[in-house]
Formats: sequence, structure tokens, C-alpha cells
Amino acid sequence: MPIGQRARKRPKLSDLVVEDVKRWIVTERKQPGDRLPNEKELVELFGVSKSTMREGLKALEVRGLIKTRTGPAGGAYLQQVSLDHASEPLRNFLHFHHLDGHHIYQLRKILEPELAVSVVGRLDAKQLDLIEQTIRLCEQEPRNDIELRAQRVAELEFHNLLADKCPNALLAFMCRFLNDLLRDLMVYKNAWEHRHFGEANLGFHSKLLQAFRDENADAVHRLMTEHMVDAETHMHEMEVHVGVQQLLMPAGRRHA
Amino acid sequence: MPIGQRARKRPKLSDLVVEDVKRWIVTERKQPGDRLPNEKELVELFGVSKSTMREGLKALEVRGLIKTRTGPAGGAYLQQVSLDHASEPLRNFLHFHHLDGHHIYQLRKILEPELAVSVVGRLDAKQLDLIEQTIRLCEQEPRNDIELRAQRVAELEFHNLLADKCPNALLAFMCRFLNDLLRDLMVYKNAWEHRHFGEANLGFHSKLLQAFRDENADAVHRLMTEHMVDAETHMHEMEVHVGVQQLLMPAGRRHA
DNA sequence: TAGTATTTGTACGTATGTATA
DNA sequence: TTATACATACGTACAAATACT
Repeated sequence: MPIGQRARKRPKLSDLVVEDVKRWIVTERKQPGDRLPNEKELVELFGVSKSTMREGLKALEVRGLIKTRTGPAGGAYLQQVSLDHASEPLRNFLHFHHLDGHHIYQLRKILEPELAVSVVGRLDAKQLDLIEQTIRLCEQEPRNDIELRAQRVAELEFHNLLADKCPNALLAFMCRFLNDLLRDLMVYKNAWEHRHFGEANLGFHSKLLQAFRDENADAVHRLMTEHMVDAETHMHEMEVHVGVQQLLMPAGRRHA
Repeated sequence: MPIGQRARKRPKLSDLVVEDVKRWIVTERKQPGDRLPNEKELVELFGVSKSTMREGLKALEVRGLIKTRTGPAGGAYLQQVSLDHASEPLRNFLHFHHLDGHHIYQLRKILEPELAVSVVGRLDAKQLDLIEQTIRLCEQEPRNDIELRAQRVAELEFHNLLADKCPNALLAFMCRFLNDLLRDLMVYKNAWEHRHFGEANLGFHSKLLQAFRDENADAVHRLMTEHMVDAETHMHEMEVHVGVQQLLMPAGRRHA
């Protein structure tokens, strides 16, 4: 070991083979949907054992870059990295940091108006209809907890539909991520009990829909900002005693 | 296969064991720094084979939740999920979407002022000194490309130092992520050739430092906004022909 | 419907490398 | 230096899933 020099320890073969596979994908011009060679061929191609190769494939799978299937025509298929594969690690990261409703709305108050304005004029009739449906769902008085919960989910779906049409992929990701945090927080807190919360949202969503139809960017920005400021007050009202980070780590069956 | 029901295919043992380990960590109240049982014990504890166990551990390692060491007192140690472990998957995600300088600055223009205001009054003398050093580094006329590059890195370090003190972990993450994208973009484009870019930055950074010393939140917000608007124009000037997404995927030795 | 071929998934045994005392 | 405790790497055998005939 050379003195005064970082003892650069040998990286694991299973990690090296991951880089090899990535390079192979690039040089072979492979696209999402394309199939990688089968395990036997990969083992020969990269000169490692089966177990090492499988650890490498598992690493690629965890990153969301491949998906494997058994049987004939099975094997490892290239995938587009999904939203979930990008969100989960960020959740894990935040699990080790303090994060509360104030932090979420500090971001939502500036990001949602920016996103909303960016989709003005980009919503076709079909999109506007879908958005209207999320509003209609919240108009009737909920008869039980199931319906109440469905209304809360629909309210967040309103915002996700806007994100679908946002041309800025990173802005869309962030807004969706915040929506997911809020949804899980509400599920955890049984926050859908709070009825007047929904009534306030309903009014803003209706006015926003009209502003989108009118393609009135100024109105959209103003309404969405008011909507977020209002939502934050409701967030505070419901006295969040449990921190957001509590629900991040276990990564259990929240999406059931 | 039941009719009218999703053919829920059996999940892999290596994925199930990951959930088992996560649960074990929670129930055993394990913290970052704590050691997991060794492979042999884990195999017995979870009733799977060695290869399955290793695939599961690899999955945890990729997620940044554990780190393994060889030798006596070696094994799997719990880790806090690092910034890099949260960033990499997001980069992979964005690789499959269009993202350009305009998108980055659309976010930076609203996030950096928000972050800057949030650290007003939270910077101690040591922090202010560090910030001042990044400015000093940019005051001398660079004598070669190395120094020129160092100045560009220092300019981004100015912003990262602010993020260090931001109480909102998610806002800090986002700003740092954008800084990293810009750094890699500049490295890729040899953009540190553009000298007047640096001169403009220097002025804003100096005025911002003074505003932080004065704890003048309004001035900080105004200056940072102007700074971002100005930086975006420089970004456009340098005619980014290559998209940001080109440099995301290979994930090579960028951090060398 | 059943059978067969293909391919991943799981298990196990052994050998090698590495860090600590 | 040697012993020890651990991860890392390899190879084989078999089980399970799935597409095609």
C-alpha cells in the first residue's frame, strides 16, 4: 500500500459488470424494449460467473433499467426508468431528514403555479374533460369514508393531470413527487375526514378549469397560488403531529 | 388462473427477502452504522440460499441502504441514503425525457431565490467566510483553463454552500441537483471558456454576500432572481447544441 | 389439453481474496 | 507471520415459469 495515498480498494466484479453492460447497451445502440442476451451468453460475453452476472443484473433491475421474464423469449429487457424508480430513492433519502407540511407547501406554493402556467394552451378537449371529471367527483356530498377518500384522491389527480402535460419533465416530476407525499400523508392521517378542506379545493379547481379553457395564464397563476396558500392553511389546521418522514422508510404496501 | 383477476405473478424470493430485511431493521431498531448479521446468519434467519441472500443484499446496496466490508468485523453496515444515491436514479429517469437549459433555469429562477431567502440569518461567520472564499477565487484573472474551470466550479460551490444551510431538505436537494446538472453540462460543453459569464456572476455573488451579512431578505431575493435571469441569458448565448440528456445515462467517471 | 423447449430463479458446495488481531 | 472471520467469486444441479406446438 503506497504511503500517503488513498488505498483504492478493488471494486466488486458485480459492479464492474454493470458498467460493462451499460457500455454494451450504448455501443450496441440498444433501446427500451430490446432484449439483452440470455444469462449464459452474458456470462460468456463478460467473462464472469453466473452468480456475479445475476448480481449485476439485479443491480440494473433495482435501478429500473431492465426487467426480466422467465420462459422462452424471456430474459432481460431494457426499460425506460419509471417515475417510481426515480421517486423511491428520493423518499429513502428524505427519510433521514426532517420534512414537514410547511416544507412541502413552501415548494408547492411556487412550483404548482409555475407548472399550471406552463400547461396553459396545451390542454386539448380530452384533457379538459378528464380534469372536469375529477371536479365532478367532488361535487356530490360523500356518503361514506370510501367516497370521501376517493374525492381526496381525485383532487390530487387534478394536479397530476396538469403535470402530465407539462413540457418540463423535471418540474413535472417534482410536482408529482409532492403530490405523492401528500397523498400518503393524508392516507396515513385519515385526513380525508376534513370536509371543508374539500369544499375549498372544489371552488379553486372549478375556477382553474375555466381559466384553462380561457387560456388565461395570469388567472391560472393567481388562482393556483391562492389555492396553494389556502391548502397550506388547511394543512396546518389538521395538526400534523406525525412527521412526513415516518411514512417514507418501510416502503410497504402503501400503493395497494 | 382466476378469471377476471390480475394474474398476480409470484414475486422473486430475492425481492421478498429485501422486504424481510427492511422489516427486520425496523423491528430490531437498527440505526445507520449498525451491523447486520453475517451472510451465514442471514441465510439461516430468512431461510433462503446464499445466492438469493446475496442478490437481496446487492439490491439494498444499490439503494444505498447498506455498505459491505470484507474481513473480520466485516459484513453489511446500515447507511444513511446519500445525496448521490437519490440523484442517480433521477438522472436516469430524465435521460428518457427532453430537458434543456431553459427547463433548468425555469426551475432555478424560482427555487434559488426561495432557497436563498430561507438561509438568511442562518449563516454563521464560518459559513460566510467559506462563501467569501468562493468569490475570492473568481476575482483574479484566470491564467489558464485549469483556473478558469476552477472558477466555474467555485461559482456553483457558492450555491451549494447556501443549500447546506437550507432547512428544507427537499428544496436543498433540488437546487443541488440542478447545480450538478449545470456543472456536468459545462464540463461537457467546455463552457468555462466564456469569460464574461464569470464576471457577471462575480458581481451578483459579491452583492449577495453583503445582503446575507446584512440579513436583508428582500435584497437577497431580488439579487438572486436577477442573478438567475442574467445567468439564463448567458446560458442561451453559449448556444447549447447538445441536450442535457446526452450526458445523463453513461454515468461514467464524471465525478473523478 | 398436454407436452416440450427455452430461459430465468433458487440452492448448494467450494475456493479465493481481504482485513483484523 | 499466522490464524481467523468474513465477503467475494465460481460452477453445477435442479425447480419454476412461459411460449409454442
